Amino acid sequence: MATHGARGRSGGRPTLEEVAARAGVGRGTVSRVINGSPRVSDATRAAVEAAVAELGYVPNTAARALAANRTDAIALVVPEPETRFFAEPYFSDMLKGVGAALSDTEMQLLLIFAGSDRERARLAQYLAAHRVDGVLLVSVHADDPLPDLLAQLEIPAVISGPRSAAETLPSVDSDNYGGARQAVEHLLSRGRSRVAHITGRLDVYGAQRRVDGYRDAMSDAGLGVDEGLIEAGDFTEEGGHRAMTVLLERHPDIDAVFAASDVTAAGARRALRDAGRRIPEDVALVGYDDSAIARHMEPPLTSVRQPIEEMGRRMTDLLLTEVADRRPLASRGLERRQMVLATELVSRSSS
Amino acid sequence: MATHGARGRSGGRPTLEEVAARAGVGRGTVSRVINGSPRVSDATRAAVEAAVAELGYVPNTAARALAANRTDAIALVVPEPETRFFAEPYFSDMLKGVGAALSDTEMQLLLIFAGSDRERARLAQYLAAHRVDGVLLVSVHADDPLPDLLAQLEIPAVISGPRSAAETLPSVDSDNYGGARQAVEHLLSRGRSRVAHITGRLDVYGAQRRVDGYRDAMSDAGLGVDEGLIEAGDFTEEGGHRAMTVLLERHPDIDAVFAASDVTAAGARRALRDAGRRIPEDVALVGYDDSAIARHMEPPLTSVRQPIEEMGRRMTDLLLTEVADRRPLASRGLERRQMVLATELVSRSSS
DNA sequence: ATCACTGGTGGGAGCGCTCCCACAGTACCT
DNA sequence: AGGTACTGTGGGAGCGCTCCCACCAGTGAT
Repeated sequence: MATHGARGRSGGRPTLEEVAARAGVGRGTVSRVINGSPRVSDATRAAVEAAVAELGYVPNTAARALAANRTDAIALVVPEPETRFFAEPYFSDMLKGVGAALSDTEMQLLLIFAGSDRERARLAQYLAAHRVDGVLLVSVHADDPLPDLLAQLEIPAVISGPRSAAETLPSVDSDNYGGARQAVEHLLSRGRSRVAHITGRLDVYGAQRRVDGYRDAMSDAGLGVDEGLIEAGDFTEEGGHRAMTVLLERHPDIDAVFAASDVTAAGARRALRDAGRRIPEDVALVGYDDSAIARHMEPPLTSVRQPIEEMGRRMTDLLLTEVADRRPLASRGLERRQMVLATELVSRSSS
Repeated sequence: MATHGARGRSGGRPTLEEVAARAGVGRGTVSRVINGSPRVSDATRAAVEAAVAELGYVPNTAARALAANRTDAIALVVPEPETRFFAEPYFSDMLKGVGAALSDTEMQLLLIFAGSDRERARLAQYLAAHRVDGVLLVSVHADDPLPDLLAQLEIPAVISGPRSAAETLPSVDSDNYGGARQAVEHLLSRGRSRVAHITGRLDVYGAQRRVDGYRDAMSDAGLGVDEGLIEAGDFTEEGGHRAMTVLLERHPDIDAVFAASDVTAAGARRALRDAGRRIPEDVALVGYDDSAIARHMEPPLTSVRQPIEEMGRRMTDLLLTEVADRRPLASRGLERRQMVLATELVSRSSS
């Protein structure tokens, strides 16, 4: 029963057929047992399991993938260069959540970076080859073609952070609107009233929602919305510094700032210091993300925490469901396939 | 020509057979073309390539893996929890190098964490299923059973940092011995003579080699080796602090310290400050790794830089070679399958 | 007794490739 | 002319699974 030719088999991993022979059953039965089908008698199942153990049988993934037309793998696609991925705790937390959701599954996780054009081309090729059953998409910009590609290939996908209010993909997001409100209301409750907002990149939907939250919190408090108190940032420290400088020039009497990210807040802090303003005595500062930066800032920064790990877990659960019922997502009603998780304000001495 | 049953084919990815029909050639010929075999006439090749393009053909990886008994994937196995992986720039640099080496290859990289027992069990299963053609092993401890498992499964592997002088696996390492010598010689050239050393975890071979380098540099300089100037650390900040405290007690006249890692140096720095010693006036300090910590320390830390990205690239090249000639590694002479890369001293104001 | 059913089971066919053998054609010797 | 040695090509067999159809008891209703 030699294999044909001199193919590089190293000594012989047992096959399902050999397990069947050993257990004295048919191939189909072994397949049923290893796939956990209920339509197998207890005695047979025990016999098969014994044979599996004796032979040290491990199913051949390639054969299974070929026959069943699935890969038992999903990809976490990060449309950023590795560098940013590692720099931000966001991704590490996300990964932890994804790992947790996958841990009692057969599913394998692939981590794919698509920061450069070259990497994106590889990714497209990879997806076209259907080497994954589903895709987890994080931090996707509004004009990214990736979701469309996925839809066209009919590969299930879940996105973290909808691209717009009209997002068609299933998504898991934190409550950017609510988080922003929490931040502003916190500042108001501390007796501040001239509260400025430095936004994130406004082509990111979540950044828009934070602006909305800021606006509504201000007007609900009867303070009205002074557009001059809003200045666009871009999630970077440099942007934060620049925006804060502009704001101080325009409104020297600002007594509080809500920044759309901790990094932005760090930039704002520098500008405030440059201008001789004390934190929090003269100006209170609140950031967003509750990252390591927030904890290590001088003074420690009040910040809005997003449940990132939880988001990773939820996204994964959602994706696994989609993969399991294997229908292209868009074709279904979006019922409750879009979830929003609550944020939490972590109060420190900057406010 | 319908597929049998109602298997979830979504509309029909073209198969190699269809490409063959379209190009008016046989299956074998198409296979030769897409695998870059030279034994195809130019005219035929052109015809096949045209058909591939028209049909948008992408080879089915599962079928290929099954027939050819390979997976076109290698794994980077990190025997640490995700947290440490992300905390240390080491891994991110390594990943960059690996990615670069893989970038003009069909090979896919999998990132696998094996920090917990549970994850290790999954990994073992994964490897047993032969889902990768080769494995890149980083930061493996001396008693790790993983390399043996790999050998037993006959899966090619390359290790970063040999486990001992008798390492049997192909490896790529930086010159720990030479790096340590550089550090110590640098301190001596600055006029220091009471140079202490805080070691790393001594069950890590590289840490041992650094001690060797320290010893030889001291004795070659005619200073002899005072064992009292050597104190064991464990690569952590806490360990560095503790060791430094001990050293200061034992030898209050120390005028320089070579720490086995930047993190260790950070701990040592704290202990020195606690004891009222100024850096570098009273005590000069040199670390190892040239991490972000070194650049941001107060004062900036002189450190030994390892070419991590380069190591990643070399490891990958080595592994690809091993995979390509597909013979189990141990069975071959280890010729020059173990390489050592030079380090570089980055001088800053701490020394 | 006959006729449904039901839970269990065996095994053929097929997934889309790669490998290799066979063979046609051409070229260059004897 | 016949041999030998290529290059280029077609297609059978097989990789190890899953799927599904056929079938074989039993069981209970008729």
